[in-house]
Amino acid sequence: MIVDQSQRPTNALRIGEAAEQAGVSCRTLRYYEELGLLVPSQHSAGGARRYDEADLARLVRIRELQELLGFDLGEIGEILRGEDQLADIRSHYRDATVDERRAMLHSAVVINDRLRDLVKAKQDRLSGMMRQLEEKARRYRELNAELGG
Amino acid sequence: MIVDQSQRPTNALRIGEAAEQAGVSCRTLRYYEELGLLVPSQHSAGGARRYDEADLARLVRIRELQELLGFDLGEIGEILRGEDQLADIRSHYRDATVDERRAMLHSAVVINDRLRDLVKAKQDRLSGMMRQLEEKARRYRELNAELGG
DNA sequence: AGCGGATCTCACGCTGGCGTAAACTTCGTC
DNA sequence: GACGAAGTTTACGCCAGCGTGAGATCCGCT
Repeated sequence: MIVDQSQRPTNALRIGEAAEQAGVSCRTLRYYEELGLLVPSQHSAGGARRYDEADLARLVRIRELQELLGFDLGEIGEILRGEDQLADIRSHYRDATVDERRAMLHSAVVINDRLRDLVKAKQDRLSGMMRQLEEKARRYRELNAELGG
Repeated sequence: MIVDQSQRPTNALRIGEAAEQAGVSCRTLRYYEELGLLVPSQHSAGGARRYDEADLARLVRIRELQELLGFDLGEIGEILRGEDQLADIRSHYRDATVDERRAMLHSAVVINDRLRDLVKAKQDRLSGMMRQLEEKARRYRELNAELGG
């Protein structure tokens, strides 16, 4: 009796499934891989891409940075690489010197701060926009009242 | 003694000045005009574009729709045209039938609702993103404490 | 009226972010 | 083991959103 060790859907998705989940095309996923943004962590025996949960989360992250914050794919690459390095630190924690850890942690913090500032700026601008839209909605209701009366 | 009646900067900006204010290029302004998005309301005697405050506000609006909400210039055109029609109603108020007014007001309200939903959706996604970033910042502080200790 | 800098109108160029066709292989089900 | 659906690589196509001259014209200041 052999333990299940093989190619069952190990909960890893095929490219088409992953694409559908994230609302993008297969071409887009292959393109992201070409750019080094999202390399699937698994492959089938025949070489087909398999995306696990972490891959999917990364994909969602990419889309957020792209759609919500308006970064281009090059900038997104830089951000992700910075974060990946920090993840490396944690895994090779004992191999890195204290200075290395400090340096990478610092750069991660810098990126984090930048992103938070950007998000906050967007939030503020969106709030302003929302106020304007509500103001307009109010005037529309007035106009409507005029027409009604 | 003649009253100032002529081409003094009437507070209207030249294309380069308007472009700088909005943080775009002259080419961009000319392109927007080509698409019918932003036609300067004045021109110099020689035919040079002059942008007044309303033009500038419209430009800012265009950029917000583009950068904050991610519309392409075609969609932005539709939105602005809808709003322009409503402005027309108000000025030719007596020329429009009640039904026409109702119809245009309704379509303006529809657009307004759509935009508000979109803004709200973006706000929610940004809030979620902000939470994640703050969570990360917290972990970074922990890591830093470990390194410090 | 003349001069430097800003604008004007073509019109072609370019990059990012994929779409898409072609020809071939792999998957998994019967 | 065969067959249709899905996946793979390669490579060219495409559109939005401007960038960038080129060459003529205009602005406004002396």
